[in-house]
Amino acid sequence: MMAEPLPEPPPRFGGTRRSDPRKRRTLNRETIVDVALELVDAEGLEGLSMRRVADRLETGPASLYAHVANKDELMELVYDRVLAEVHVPEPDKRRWEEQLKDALRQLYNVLVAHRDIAFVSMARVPVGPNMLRVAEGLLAILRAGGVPERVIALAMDYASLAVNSLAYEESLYPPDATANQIDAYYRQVTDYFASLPADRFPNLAAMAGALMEPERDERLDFAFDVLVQGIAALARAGKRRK
Amino acid sequence: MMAEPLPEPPPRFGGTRRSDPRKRRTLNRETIVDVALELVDAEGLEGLSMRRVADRLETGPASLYAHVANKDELMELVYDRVLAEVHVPEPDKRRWEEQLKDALRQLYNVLVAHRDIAFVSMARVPVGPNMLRVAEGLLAILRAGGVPERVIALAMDYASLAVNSLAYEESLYPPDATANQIDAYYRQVTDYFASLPADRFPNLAAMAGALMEPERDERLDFAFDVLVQGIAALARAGKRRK
DNA sequence: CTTCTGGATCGAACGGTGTTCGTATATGGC
DNA sequence: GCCATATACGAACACCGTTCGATCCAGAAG
Repeated sequence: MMAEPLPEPPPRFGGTRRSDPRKRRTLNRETIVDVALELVDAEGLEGLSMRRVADRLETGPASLYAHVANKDELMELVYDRVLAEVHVPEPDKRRWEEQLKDALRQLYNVLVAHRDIAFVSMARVPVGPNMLRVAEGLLAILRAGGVPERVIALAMDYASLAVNSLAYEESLYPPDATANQIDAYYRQVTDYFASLPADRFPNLAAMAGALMEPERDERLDFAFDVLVQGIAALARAGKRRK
Repeated sequence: MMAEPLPEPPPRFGGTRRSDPRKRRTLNRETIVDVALELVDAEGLEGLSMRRVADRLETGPASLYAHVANKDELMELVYDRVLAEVHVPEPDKRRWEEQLKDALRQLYNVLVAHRDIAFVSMARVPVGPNMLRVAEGLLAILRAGGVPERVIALAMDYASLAVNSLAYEESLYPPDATANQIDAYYRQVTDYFASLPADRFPNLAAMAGALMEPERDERLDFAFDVLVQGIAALARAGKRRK
C-alpha cells in the first residue's frame, strides 16, 4: 500500500500546456489495462470508455492510442487479464468428465465476477497468453480422457461459446438487485404466461409456473451437464466409428 | 410495386417549418420497424440508429419516440418481426428429438439471415407475439416427447441461449467475406498455434491443425447434437427418478 | 360550425462516444 | 550535443440516444 498521494498543486501562473510534466512517461499498456478493468468491475463494459480511462490517468483519450490500437484491443487485453485468475488442474484420465465440468464452472465463475466481461469473447476470440494457457489445460484434460481429436476440436469451440454466453447472460442482472426484486420480476413473467389465451398457447399457459421455477444454480448445472454428457456421448460414438 | 416517387419540389419561398405537410400522420410503429429491419439487414445492428431510421422516414429522431419507447424496444420489435419467419411443426411424439433439432436449426437459419439480430435476445428475452408462438411450438414438441416438466423448463432456457449465441457468433463473420478469406484467416491462426513453444503448449501445438479443421456445418451439427442428446439423456434420468 | 384539447411532430440541444490530426515534447542512440 | 522517433495530447470530427418545448392538427365537445 502506498501513502495517499497529495492533491495536485495549482498550475504555474503563465498557462500550462502540460498539466504536470513530471507525470510524463508513466503511461503504458499495463496501467491502462489496470484502469480499464477497474472501470469494468465498477460499472461493467458500458462504463468503460477511452475517455474515462484517460481521465483516471489524468490525460486525454488520444494518449491511449500510442499503447493500444483501439477500444476492441483494450477490451481483449482486459479479458485476458481476467483469465489470469483461472487455474486449470493437471489432467487425471479417470476423472476427465468431472474435471472438465469443474474447469468450465471455474471459468464461468471468474467471468461472472467481472460483470459482463464475457461479452468480449463472444464478439471475437481473444487470443491472449492466458486464453492460450486455459485452452492448453482444457485440451490436456480432453486428450487424457481419450476423446477423439475431431470431437475435441468441436467440443472446445462449443464449450467456450456455452461458458461465455452463460456468463454473459448471468451478468445482465444488475449486481445490486435483491433476490426479492428478481423474484418479483419472475412472478410477473409467470403471471403473464399464465394469462395467455389457453386455446392458442395451451402449453405455455400450462407450464408458466414450471418454466420459471429453476434456480440459477440448477440452470447452470443443467447446462454443464448437457455439455459434458453430450461430449462424452459423442466421444463414445466417435471411438466406435474408428 | 409502386412507381418511383418524384423528387421533392423546392420549398415555398417564405421558409418551411414542415418539410412537406402532406406527409404528416404517416408515422407508425410498423413502418418504423420495417425501416429498422432494412437497416439491420443491410449493415447489421451497428448500422441501426434512431437517426438513420428517422432519416429514411424523412423526419427527425425525436419523432420516433412517440411510437417507440427507446432503441432497445425498437430492437426487440425488430427481433420479433424476424421470428415471424419461423415455422414450428406439429408435434409427432415418435420423432421429438429430430423435430426439436430441426426447429432449432430453422430458428438458427432465420436469425443468421438477418445479420447479428440474435444479439438482441442475448441481452434480454424479448417477449413478443412471435417469440411466444415459437416457444409454444417448442414446448409442444418436448411435451409430446414425454420429457419431464423440470427438464423442459431447463431445456428451453438453454436451447434458446445456445441457438442465439451460435447465431450471433456466426453473424460476426462479415457476410461479404469469401471462403478464401476465411480460410486464410484460419490458416493464420493454425500457424500461430503450431508455432507456440511445444514445451509450454504441447497440446495446443499438436492439435493446431485439428482445431481449425471442422467446417461451419459440422460445428453446428455437433452443437445441436450435444444439445438434443444431452436433453434426451437427462429426460431419461428424470423419468427414472420419478 | 366553432372551440378545445391531447396526441403527434420535430428543430434544437445536451452530454456523451470512438477515433484522427497535427503539433509539441522528451528521451535513447549516435 | 544533436537528432530521429516514439510518446503525449488539445482540438476537432462525425457520430450516438435521448429530452425539451414549441407547434400543429384531427377529432371530440359544445
